[in-house]
Amino acid sequence: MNLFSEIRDLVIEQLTAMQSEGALPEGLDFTNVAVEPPRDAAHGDMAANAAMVLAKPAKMKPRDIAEALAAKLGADARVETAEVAGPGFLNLRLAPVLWQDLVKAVLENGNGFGRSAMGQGKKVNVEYVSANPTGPLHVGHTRGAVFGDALASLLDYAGYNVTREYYINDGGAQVDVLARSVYLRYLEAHGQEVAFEDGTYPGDYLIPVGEALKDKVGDAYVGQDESVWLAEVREYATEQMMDLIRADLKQLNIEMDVFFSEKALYGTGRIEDALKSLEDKGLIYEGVLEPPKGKKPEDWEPREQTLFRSTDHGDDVDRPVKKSDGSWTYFAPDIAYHYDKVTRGFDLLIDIFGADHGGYVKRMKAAVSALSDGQTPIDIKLTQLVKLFKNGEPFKMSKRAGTFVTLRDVVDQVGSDVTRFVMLTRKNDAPLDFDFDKVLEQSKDNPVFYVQYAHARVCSAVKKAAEAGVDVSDATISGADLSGLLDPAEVTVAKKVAEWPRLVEIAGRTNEPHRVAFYLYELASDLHSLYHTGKDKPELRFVQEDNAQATQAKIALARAVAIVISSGLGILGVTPAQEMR
RNA sequence: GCACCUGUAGCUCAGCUGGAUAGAGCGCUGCCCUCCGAAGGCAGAGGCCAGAGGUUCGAAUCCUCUCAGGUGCGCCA
Repeated sequence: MNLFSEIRDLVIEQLTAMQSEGALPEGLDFTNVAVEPPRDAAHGDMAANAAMVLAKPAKMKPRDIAEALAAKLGADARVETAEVAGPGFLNLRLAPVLWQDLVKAVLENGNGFGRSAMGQGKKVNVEYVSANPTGPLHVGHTRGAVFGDALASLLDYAGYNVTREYYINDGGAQVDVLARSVYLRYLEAHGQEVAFEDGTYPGDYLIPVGEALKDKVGDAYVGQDESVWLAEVREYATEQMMDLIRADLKQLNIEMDVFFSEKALYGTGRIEDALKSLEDKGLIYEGVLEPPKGKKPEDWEPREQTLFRSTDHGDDVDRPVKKSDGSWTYFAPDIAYHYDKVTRGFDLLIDIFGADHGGYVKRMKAAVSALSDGQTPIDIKLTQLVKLFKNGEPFKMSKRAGTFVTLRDVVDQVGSDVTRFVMLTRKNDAPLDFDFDKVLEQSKDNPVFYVQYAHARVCSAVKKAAEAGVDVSDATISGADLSGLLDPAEVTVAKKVAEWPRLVEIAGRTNEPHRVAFYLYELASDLHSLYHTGKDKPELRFVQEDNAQATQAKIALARAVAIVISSGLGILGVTPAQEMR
C-alpha cells in the first residue's frame, strides 16, 4: 500500500473526469504529474503539481486548473481539504483515518509493506567485489561489498529478479605472481631462506598456504623449474585465496549466487566468440593509437594493435584488445564476460567498481552497448575511498609497515552490523570517514546506534505493555480501534512510515541504497521524538495505564515503525536490535 | 592535454523523474531533570547551494563556460 501512489491515482482519475466533462482538453500527458510529501508540513500532507505541469499543454492558467481539481478532490472521502497555493500547488490534507488504516496495513503486511512491483520481475545482474584472488579483502573492497550487497537486496525488494555475481580475475599475470609467492612460502616451509623480489607478495597470509602446499605435495616441487609447478601451484593458490575471500564475505553475511571465473574464458573460444560478435558489427580493426596529449609516456612508440572501435558507442578513444605479442589485453576477457552476461538474458546489468577504476567505465559501457546492440542497459557505480580513523586521528594504511587493514580486521573489531550500516551512511561516490571508536559510540551522534535504539525501544515498549496484561500481538492490534491516534506528534510518525514504499522505489530507481539508511535515521528520529513528547504529555506514552485500548493503538503505531525499520535494516543487511546493552 | 567524480551552514554530509521560505548531525547560544521516560529533550543563531551565463511558470538539481580538489589516461588487472 503506497498512499502516495494511491492519491496520485485519485488525482489522475479526477483529471480524466475533467477531460470528459470538457474542463480539460483531451490528449494530455500525465506522466509528470506527481504527488509528493511537501517540504513544509504546514502545507498539508501531500502536494500535487498537476496544475503547473498541465498548464502549458492545456493552454490554461495553472490556478484555473488547480481550482477545478481542488473542488473535485475535496469531494473525495479520503481528502479532508484541498487548497490551491503558490504558483498552482494543490495542497491536500488527508482524513486521519487514512493514517490509521496505514498503520493497520503495515501490521498486516509486516515485512511486505513497502515491497514494490516496480521491477516487474526483470532480471538484473549485480556484479560486485570482484577482487583479484591474490589475498584477503581490504577496507576498500569492504565498501564495494556492502554497497553491492545492499543494492542487490534493495532491487530484490523493489521487485527485480536479482543475481549477485563475483568475477574472479584468475586469468592474468597477477595469479602467476601469486603462485610464485606461494612457492616461496613453500620453500620456506621446507626450511629455505627466501626473498620476495620481482613484486611477489610478502604478506603473512600466504605462510599457511605454503605450508599446506608442503603437506599436499611434499618436496616434489623443491628445486624444480617453474614449468614443472607453476600451473598447479597457481590453481591451488587461487582456490585457497577464493576460500579466504568467501570466508571474508561470509563475515559480512554476503553470499554470492555466481562466481564467474575469468580463466574459464580462455582456451574455450569464448573470448574469440565475443570479439567475433564485435567484428561482425565492423567494430574491430588494426590501427595505431594517438599518444595521450600532455602526459606523454617516456617510452611511447606508435604501434599497430587490434582495436575495438568503442568511440562508436560513446568512448573517448578506441581500446586495444590484443597486445603486440598477440595475446589478449585485460579488456578482452572483460568483453567476453559481459558478452556472457548479455547472452544470459539479463534485462539490466550493474557493475560496482572502486573509484580508481573510473577510467574504465566508458569502455565497459561501450562494450555492452555494442554487444547487445544497445538493448541491455548497464549502470556502473563507483565506490569512493574509505578513510580510516581511530579516536579522530587518521589511521595510515601501509602494506609495508604492516598496518594494512583488512575486511576481517574491521569486522572483528566493530562487527558486521556496524560495518555495513556505516558504509552506507554516505553516497557511494562520496568519500567516507570510518572511525573505529565513533562507530561503536552509544550516542545520538552515531546513526547506527540511533536507529538500532529506536527498534529496541519499541521492543521494550511492547514487552512492557504485555507485562501490564495487554494483548499487543501484531495480529490483535492490527484489528484494534486506532481512532485515538490523532495527536500531531503521532500523525507525524505515521506520515513518515507512509513514505517508506515511495522511498524504496526512489532508491531502487536511482540504485542508491544509502537513501534507505538516511530514511531510517529520520524515521528513528521521529519515533524518539514522539517517545520524548510522552514525558510532558502522558497521554502520548506508548503504554497507557488502565487503558488497554489506548495502549493497543499506541503500540500499533510503534510496531509499524519497528516493522519498517526492520525491513529497511534487512535491505542494508543489518540485524535489528531487540535491546541495547 | 583529455575524460570521469566532487564543490551545499564553522565542520561532516543529505536533498526525490526540476517545485513553495534549501535540510540533518556535530559545534555554538538559551531554556528543561529533588524519584517514577535525560545513554537526553526543546528552542535559536548560522547559506550568494564554488563563480558566470543560459533553458522555463519555477534551477542546488538540466545545458555551456570558468575556478578549485580527487581519480584515471596504449603491450597492469
